[in-house]
Amino acid sequence: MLPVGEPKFRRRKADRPDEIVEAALQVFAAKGFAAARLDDIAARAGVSKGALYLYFATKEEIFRAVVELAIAPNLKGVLAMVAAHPGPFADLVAQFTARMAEVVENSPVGRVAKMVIGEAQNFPALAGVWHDELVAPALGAVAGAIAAAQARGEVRPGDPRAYALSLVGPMLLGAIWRETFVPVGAEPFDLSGLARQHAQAILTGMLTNESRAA
Amino acid sequence: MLPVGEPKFRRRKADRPDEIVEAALQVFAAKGFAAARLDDIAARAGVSKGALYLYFATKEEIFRAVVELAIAPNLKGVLAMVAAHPGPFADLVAQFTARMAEVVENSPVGRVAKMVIGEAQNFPALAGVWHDELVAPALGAVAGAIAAAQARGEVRPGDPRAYALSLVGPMLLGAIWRETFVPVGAEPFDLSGLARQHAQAILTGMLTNESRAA
Amino acid sequence: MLPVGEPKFRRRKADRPDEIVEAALQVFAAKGFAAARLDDIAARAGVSKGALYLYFATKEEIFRAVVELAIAPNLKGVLAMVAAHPGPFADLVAQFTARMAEVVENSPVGRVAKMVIGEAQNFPALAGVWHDELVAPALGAVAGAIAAAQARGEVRPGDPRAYALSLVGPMLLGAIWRETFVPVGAEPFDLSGLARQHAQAILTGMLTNESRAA
Amino acid sequence: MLPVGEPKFRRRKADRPDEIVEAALQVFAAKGFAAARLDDIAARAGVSKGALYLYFATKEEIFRAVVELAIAPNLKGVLAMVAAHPGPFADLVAQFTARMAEVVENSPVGRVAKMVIGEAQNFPALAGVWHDELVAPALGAVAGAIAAAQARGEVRPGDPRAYALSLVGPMLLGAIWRETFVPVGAEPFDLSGLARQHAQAILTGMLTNESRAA
DNA sequence: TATGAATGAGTGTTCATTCAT
DNA sequence: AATGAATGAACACTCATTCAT
Repeated sequence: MLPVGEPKFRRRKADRPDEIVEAALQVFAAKGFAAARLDDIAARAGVSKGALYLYFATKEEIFRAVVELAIAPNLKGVLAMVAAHPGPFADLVAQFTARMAEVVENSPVGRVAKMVIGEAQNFPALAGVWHDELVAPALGAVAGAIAAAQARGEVRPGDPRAYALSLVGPMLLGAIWRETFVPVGAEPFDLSGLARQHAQAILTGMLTNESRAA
Repeated sequence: MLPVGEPKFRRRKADRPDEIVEAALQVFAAKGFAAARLDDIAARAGVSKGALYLYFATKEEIFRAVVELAIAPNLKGVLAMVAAHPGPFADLVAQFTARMAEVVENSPVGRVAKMVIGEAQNFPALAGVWHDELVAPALGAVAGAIAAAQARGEVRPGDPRAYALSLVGPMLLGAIWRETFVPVGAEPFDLSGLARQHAQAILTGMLTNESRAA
Repeated sequence: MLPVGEPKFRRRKADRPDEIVEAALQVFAAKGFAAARLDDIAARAGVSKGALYLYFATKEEIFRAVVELAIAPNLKGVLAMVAAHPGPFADLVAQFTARMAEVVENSPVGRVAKMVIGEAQNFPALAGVWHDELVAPALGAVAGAIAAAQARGEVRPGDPRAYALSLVGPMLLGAIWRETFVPVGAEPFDLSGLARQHAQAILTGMLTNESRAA
Repeated sequence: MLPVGEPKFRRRKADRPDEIVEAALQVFAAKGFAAARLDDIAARAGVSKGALYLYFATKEEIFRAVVELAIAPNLKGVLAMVAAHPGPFADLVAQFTARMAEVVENSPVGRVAKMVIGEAQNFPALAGVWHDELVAPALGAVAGAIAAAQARGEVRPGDPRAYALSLVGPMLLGAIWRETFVPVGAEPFDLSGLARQHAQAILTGMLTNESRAA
């Protein structure tokens, strides 16, 4: 009952960066990098504009932190799952696509991905981070699992990276669709249903006759 | 004493808007909407900055014209092909994916698409145009062809729109990959090869046993 | 009688840079480089802040233009006088000091010099310009004339550059005095009188007995 | 459980202001007033930025303290020497110029002087302090000694203040030269040599024929 | 039709100063 | 006495848009 009114200074250094990055995620996702105003980020984080510079040197650094925030917790787990999976390949694909649809549906990855794509020219460093830390490892892991399945005779011959794109492309496009076109009136996709249907179709085409029979 | 013989080959004024849009396409594609400067567009079009406003009311109008320019000639033809195709479905898919890979590889559609995605929040009108005039008709046409093939018993049951996404997703993702990650060192995809391999795989999964046997 | 009221655009490109530099001279002299605000310069020049950037790329460029403005017309003439002087040395000194006092008294050289001195650390480039284009040539010319007079037996042995400083030091210090201390209540110096008295005293000390007798 | 043995050699709090002023001298001399950052001063003094405000109300107050620090110990002694000197005038001048060259060479007076000159407009109070406490007394003392020598028939008639400027000008200009132009590549002066040569020349011009003969 | 000088609102960044601890 | 997180006003520079010519 004592502390009345908002104290002017909150003194919570440890929490601030996360609060700022969280606020920045909202603003960047809503406006894109260039159109996002530091004033807005500060206001949404409940700090002054100057306070931003206690934790980040430039606007671009804040963006980078947002990207890293979106990367780290969301997809590392999926990768581990893929890497560790023993087989058969059909099971992996079913689990993987379902998990991917879930992540896309419930995390800001889609919004951040859109930002990275949109700002790639002006901030190649960000595209680089996103590629090196997320996209390339993810694609590599999936391609690796495919190659292993090919070696086991489960999957037909063909470029494993291209197969990986065949596998994940529709879900990612669904995520972009949701962020880009649904707000202007497009009919949304049911990402989980899409994932299921696509997994079944693409699997049938990828598996060898023998493993398909199994 | 009067200025004599001044214009040698004065450009037709009727050409100006197209020249401007063409220049704007380059600049927007290189920088994105917000970072593109009207000065650059004017310089590249060989006109003064003020002249831009004789033909377009705002920067956004120029962007809109660019989007429309990129849409019209490039994809309308593909749509016509799809709409008119009699069957069998397998042939259509082979033709369609090959043509799509070609368009993506040789036209600025990929770059413009990236811009639209990136600026969708700030300029929903543009995402709307892109959706209404390109994406929705295209997806509809493909879904329609799929539905027809399902009716003919060529394609398995399932949501035709989702199947359409399964069909085009990997190629579009390949286009985004090229524009976004290849410049920062990612390994490029061979879009034509990807189209072929994907078409074969997804077709196998989509076709009914009967039609597959055929 | 027709043009009533101030037109919004004046369209006098040729005159603008000079007007801006003139205004900048006032403001820089009054505040120093760092404390001068571009708004003030623009307002005093009767243009918008943006217009400044049509003619100068940065604040520092404006400063540089001011420095060059103050250098060029004021002291080049003095140098020519010194370089061309045939002798005797005593006559040269009398003319030179008088002219120098006059320039210091009636031109902004003093104020600009003070700025250059004050900002030398932060903008070494400016000190460099001032040194290379004004101070070093001037000192060199005077030292050269002294060396020539020594060769003719008119002036006693000794370092010509140091003699040059002996010659000009008091007048320059008088200029600094006027700009720095007179505004806070210091008693001013009569620069012309100072020049005369100093010239006589230092000349006596510099001349050889023979030439002094002459 | 209480904090034990925390301070080893905690600095006496009484020393703090001096440490701050000493640090400020370095920073102000290196950057000038406006460009000096309180952060830098605090860091160099080994205290927090907030601690500065325990001892000084504003940045300007710190500057004032620096000026006073630089004034007091360095030139008061010279003045005393001048005031107390019995004569002959030639001896006084020799001693005085030598001592002045030494002070200028080995103390921060030159740098602080440059700051005062550069910031005089923005902080007239400082120019006032510098004038009232240093420059005016010094000039007065020298002028007084000259007047006394004139009364004794040692020095020719003429304005004693102007003679004083003739005496000290070159050395002060040498100090400014060192701080301003040597860092940008100018050839330095040997201040002691300059002082000797100048003293001899100006003395010859100032002394009466009788005293010169002596 | 065309120019391009001019505008002025907008924004990232800095930094002296304050204050809860 | 001392800290250092936080503030907020200030300012250089940009650029879409206007308009006299």
